[in-house]
Amino acid sequence: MTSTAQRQVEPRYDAVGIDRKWQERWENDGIYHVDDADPRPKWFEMTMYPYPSGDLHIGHWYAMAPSDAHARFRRMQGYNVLHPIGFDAFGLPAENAAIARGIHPYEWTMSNVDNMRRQLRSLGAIYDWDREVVCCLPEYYHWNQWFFIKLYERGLAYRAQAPVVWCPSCQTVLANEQVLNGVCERCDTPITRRDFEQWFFRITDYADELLNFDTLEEWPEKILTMQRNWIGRSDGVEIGFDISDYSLEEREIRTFTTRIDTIFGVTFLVLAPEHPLVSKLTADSRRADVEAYVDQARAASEIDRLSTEREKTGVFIGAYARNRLNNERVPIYVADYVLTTYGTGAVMGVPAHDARDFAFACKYRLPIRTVIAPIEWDGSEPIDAYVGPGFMTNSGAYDGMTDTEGMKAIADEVERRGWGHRAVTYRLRDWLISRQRYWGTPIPMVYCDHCGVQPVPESELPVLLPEDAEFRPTGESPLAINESFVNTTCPKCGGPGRRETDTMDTFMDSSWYMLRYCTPQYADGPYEPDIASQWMPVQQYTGGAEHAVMHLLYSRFFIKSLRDLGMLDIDEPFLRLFNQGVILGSDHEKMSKSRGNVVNPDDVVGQVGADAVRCFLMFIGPWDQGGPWSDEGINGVVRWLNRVWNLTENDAGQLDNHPTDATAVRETQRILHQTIRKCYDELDKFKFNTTIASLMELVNHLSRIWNDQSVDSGTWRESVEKFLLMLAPIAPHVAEELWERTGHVYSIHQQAFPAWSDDLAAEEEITLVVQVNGRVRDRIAVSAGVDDALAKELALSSERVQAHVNGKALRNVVYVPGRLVNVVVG
RNA sequence: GCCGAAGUGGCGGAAUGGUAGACGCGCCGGUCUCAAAAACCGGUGGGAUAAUAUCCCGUGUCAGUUCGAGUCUGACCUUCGGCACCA
Repeated sequence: MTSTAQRQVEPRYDAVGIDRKWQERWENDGIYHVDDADPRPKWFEMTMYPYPSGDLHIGHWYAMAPSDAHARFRRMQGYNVLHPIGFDAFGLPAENAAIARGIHPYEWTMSNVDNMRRQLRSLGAIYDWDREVVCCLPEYYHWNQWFFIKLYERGLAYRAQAPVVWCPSCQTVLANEQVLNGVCERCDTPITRRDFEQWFFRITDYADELLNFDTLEEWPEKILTMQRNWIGRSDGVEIGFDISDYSLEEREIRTFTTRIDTIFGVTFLVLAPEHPLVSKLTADSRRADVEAYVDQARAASEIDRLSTEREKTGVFIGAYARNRLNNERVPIYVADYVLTTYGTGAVMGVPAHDARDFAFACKYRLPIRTVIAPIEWDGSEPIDAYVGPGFMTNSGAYDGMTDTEGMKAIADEVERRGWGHRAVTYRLRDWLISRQRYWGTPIPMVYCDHCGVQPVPESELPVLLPEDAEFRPTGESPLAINESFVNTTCPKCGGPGRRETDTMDTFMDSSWYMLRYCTPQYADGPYEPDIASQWMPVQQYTGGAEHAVMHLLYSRFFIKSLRDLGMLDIDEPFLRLFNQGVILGSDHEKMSKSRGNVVNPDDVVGQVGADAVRCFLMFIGPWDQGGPWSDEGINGVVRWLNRVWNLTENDAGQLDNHPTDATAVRETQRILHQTIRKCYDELDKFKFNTTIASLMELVNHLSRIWNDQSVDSGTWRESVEKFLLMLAPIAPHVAEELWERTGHVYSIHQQAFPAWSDDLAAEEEITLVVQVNGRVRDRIAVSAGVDDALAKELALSSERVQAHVNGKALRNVVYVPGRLVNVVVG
């Protein structure tokens, strides 16, 4: 908690009053109202919308204040800026509150939204509240349903029985991404599996396009890597192993491998426990063991099954398959290290060249045959799987080829003989969108005994969430026990029908909310196409890196689907992405109630005003690195804003009673223009900390010249005016107040950012650093235009340099123009 | 285990291969005050030294490239983030 004992510096102005005064005036005057018809170039900058948890955390401020400063900077650069805000208002916490405290999710959510609106206003951001989006309202989720039907009609939404991840504590199905190390991301309960009929979006159809980041302008490389890994494209070969001896319908076991060059090293095959051939191939003598193993594998909790530490287990099923390349008969095992959901659910075991197969072969004493010889291999027994490059051996006609050559040659032969084909698999799965919950968008589908699954007609949308619902922590959606919701008529035959009772994943909402911001009140569709295409795509998106994969990948997929539905003509939703870091407690630990290191922004803002908090958050360090809050540190910016206030209160006319020092005027001009240039550059790159540092340097300089009374009033007024303009994006209230007090016309936020002149910013004199053997020995003030010969001459004639040269032989003299001379002796 | 990022004063952090420590916090000294706080002025990496003269050491560790390395290269150590049987 923050205490006044630690924060001793108080604003010397009425910070809270000024915040309120200007927030009200800006709102009444509508100066942040965004006009679609404004002819200036557009700039669409968004920060990830918050979940309405009830209170605005300092972390929200850390995400939003700098992004507002950046958007304001763009505004002052002459752009028509759309920097909207909204609420990610569907989701589990509202429903948990309903279960725990008997408050309806709608009431809980909307009262939180009200409170957070008030808190967000205290930021003093340029949000246009007429564009607010709250996605739990029917005006919003109507279009989730509409999109769902469009995707369904195009075959991008489908229903399938699938083993899904289930959290026994949250009583809900989880997406793969919501599982961390086998436990529920939310409550840390070990997860289990269940089979459900679920709705999916066919994101895997877009896997390859999602791997193409070419049209993005500036995304962190880290995020691209995470998305690449998440999609996990593998190029390989699907190859069949012959089981025709068993007279089954299936003549072969299909396996997928990225190392077809190692096929002569196959000494066994492994099927996933869920593989349909397991029961068909199992020999009677092995059946009891195999069934016991499969049952145990099914029952094993996900936490065990996903652990890489766990010893590999499996059982022989008493059957063999034939490797067509060398006609060898290899035993077939069932083992749970093979996943049914990836590839073909069956793998060829090559222990010599795969770590997992190696471990398995060691345990079950299966032969290990080297087929890729390391470059300097002595023919000895391998002690571990060799996965590096080498020459093929024990591989018949392919012996002597490199692994790369062999890979191609064998794939060619496999395809020529029809034993298999080159194939691509992905780690990415289709997007499971169903949630067995109340507080989400109802999936607009109806089940009819005669007509099957039918979409609700567009004219009947939205399918409203019923207000009366009973919240019981069963496994089912509360919608399922709501008779008046469930019972409906079939849109096709008019007979009795039952509504789908699952609701949509909330990532559906965030997949297209940027489109809704363009025309938030539009009633004839999710967005007005002309206006949306004018704003889209979002040029700058900012938010936490925790959304690197799910939200950003889903949204990219969604926009591509809309494009393919002919509803948009862009490829990507967000052109530039910037991830801010995490704000920590003053103990350098993650903020948490249990640690007692949580900073409540309302308290701090109530003491020092919004601008001091904004400035301090930006001053802590680089925005993408996050950093610790500091109750002492904020003194620095409060003190600085006080000094700014003092400077503007000075009566400039007083300066004309003193003689003007031309050098001081010139220096002031130079520093002012250097500062403008620096701010321009650094605000653009989100380098708020160094922007503020250089503004502080300017203020320090202005304090000095005021004390000296060394410049004329014109120079002073110009410096103060331009300084205030640079302050405006980061400290909008104080800048506006001082703008008014210095006699300027309202509003500073409708002015242009100051321009600089390179000529005025140029240095006339520089400090020439003189080194001897790389060590600084002297500093000489010289004209900035000093030439090579003169610089070297001045350096060599320096007494201090001579003392170190000390008669030693001169080897070299290096001159770096405008910087230094290095005299090399020895 | 694999992938990625980062290690700089007491603290947060600055530094196009060219004066390491900008800016700020904290601390020390001074001015003002009966006193304190605030404010203002000055100082503040470590060491030797009477010295704000001068010199030496110093950006996780060890090598290397270079006239010159916090910055580039290689190996290692530590911390943080992501992925984790994906065949």
